[in-house]
Amino acid sequence: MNFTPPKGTDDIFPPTSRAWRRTLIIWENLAERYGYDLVMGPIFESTDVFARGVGESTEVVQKQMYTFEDKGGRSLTLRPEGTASVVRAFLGSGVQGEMKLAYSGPMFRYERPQAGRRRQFYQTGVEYLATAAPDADAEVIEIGYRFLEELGFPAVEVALNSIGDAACRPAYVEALRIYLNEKRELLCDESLATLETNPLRVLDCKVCAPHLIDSPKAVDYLCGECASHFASIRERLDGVGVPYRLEPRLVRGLDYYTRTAFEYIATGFDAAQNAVGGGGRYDGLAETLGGPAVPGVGLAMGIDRILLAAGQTGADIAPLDLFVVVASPELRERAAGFLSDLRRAGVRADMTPDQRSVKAQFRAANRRKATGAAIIGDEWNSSRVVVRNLTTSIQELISVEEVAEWAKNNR
RNA sequence: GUGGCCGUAGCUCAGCUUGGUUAGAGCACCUGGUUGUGGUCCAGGAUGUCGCGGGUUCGAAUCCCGUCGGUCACCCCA
Repeated sequence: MNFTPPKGTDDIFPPTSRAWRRTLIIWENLAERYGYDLVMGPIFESTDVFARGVGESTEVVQKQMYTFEDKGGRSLTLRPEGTASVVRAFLGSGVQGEMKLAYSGPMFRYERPQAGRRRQFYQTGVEYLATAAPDADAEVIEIGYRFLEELGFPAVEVALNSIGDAACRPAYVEALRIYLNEKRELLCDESLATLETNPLRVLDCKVCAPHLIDSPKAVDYLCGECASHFASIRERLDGVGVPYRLEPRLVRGLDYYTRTAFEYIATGFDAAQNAVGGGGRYDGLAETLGGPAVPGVGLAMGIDRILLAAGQTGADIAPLDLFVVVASPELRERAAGFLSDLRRAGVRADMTPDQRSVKAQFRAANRRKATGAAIIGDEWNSSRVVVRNLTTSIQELISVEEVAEWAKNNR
């Protein structure tokens, strides 16, 4: 084999793909129950959508975009995140009033791969658009938490912060700049550089963090409106029973965030990339994209990281309830009809594509991780079938009509 | 973009330090033991450009240089 997947991309193959399928089904179901309609858009956009939406100064735009020119000379970019495109689509739709949208799909960033960081990675997310109400923030934070909960995710922390808005953030940034300047000799070279361009992000630096524990907190500089918005979110989260931890140093790397910022941290996961989801409010994004002032709040969950952190291989998820074993060639046609009946009755069933020895068919059943087998043999003439529980090896003779029910109970 | 580690059978790896007969193991796969019973057990079977290129040497999986790929971390984020 000469071809391997491009650097930083993965073939998601059985049995691992079983956990993916299960995870995405849980996601779709959850989003629907919370009232989020599906939105699907292009996987590439005009480069400007991201350059302006995400922010020219961000790492993502400066170094990580897959940008190319098409045959018409247009500059296009594989989407590095979902929010900017969804907001672009919303603005283009002409919809008035609030809207709740859910999306799901691959994103692309050109980076050096490592555990939990790929060049193509998969995000599911929601955007609650055209509302500035704090309940929307709380609901979005809740849905991410419930998602992890329904997946049986082992240990997760919700980190929450408010970074203010255009009215109050400048005063905070100024206070932070003064503080950081006083600590200049403690900062690493890179932080000294980012101090000039974006002081907020110095707080992200792992090297400098120990020296910055007494840094000014954004929450102490919030204006009245931002402060009450933040308080309402916390109240609502308490009300619905979503635990969170206030994290004054939480700053996100995309420029469009205002007020609310949050992340889901997988605790006890020993890889460096343990943020399995994140999001925030972006009240200025729509205007940045040339539209009217449309507030919004959203989140993105990193499916690759969630499955990595959960340690799921999918090996324990049985893909088949019943394997149909055909004892002799004459019965094959009857068996095929029987198989079709079972499948239409909701049983996950299969058989080998051609006639083989019974032994080989059982081996196939075992390889396919079927939990049960049904033997189509002489008993068929009296409308009976031998069913075998492949876990316990107990088998019994039951009537044809009972097989579908038996198979479902045998899962 | 910077740095550490690793490339040997389909998979996981041993062998490399101290170069030398046919390069090994486990798992997986195939056949049989069981002419209607898998998974377990027993017997047998197939499997390799030792990542690639060059160098040193009588001789290289083993030493040296280069290169490509993977992986982890920094950075940033999902």
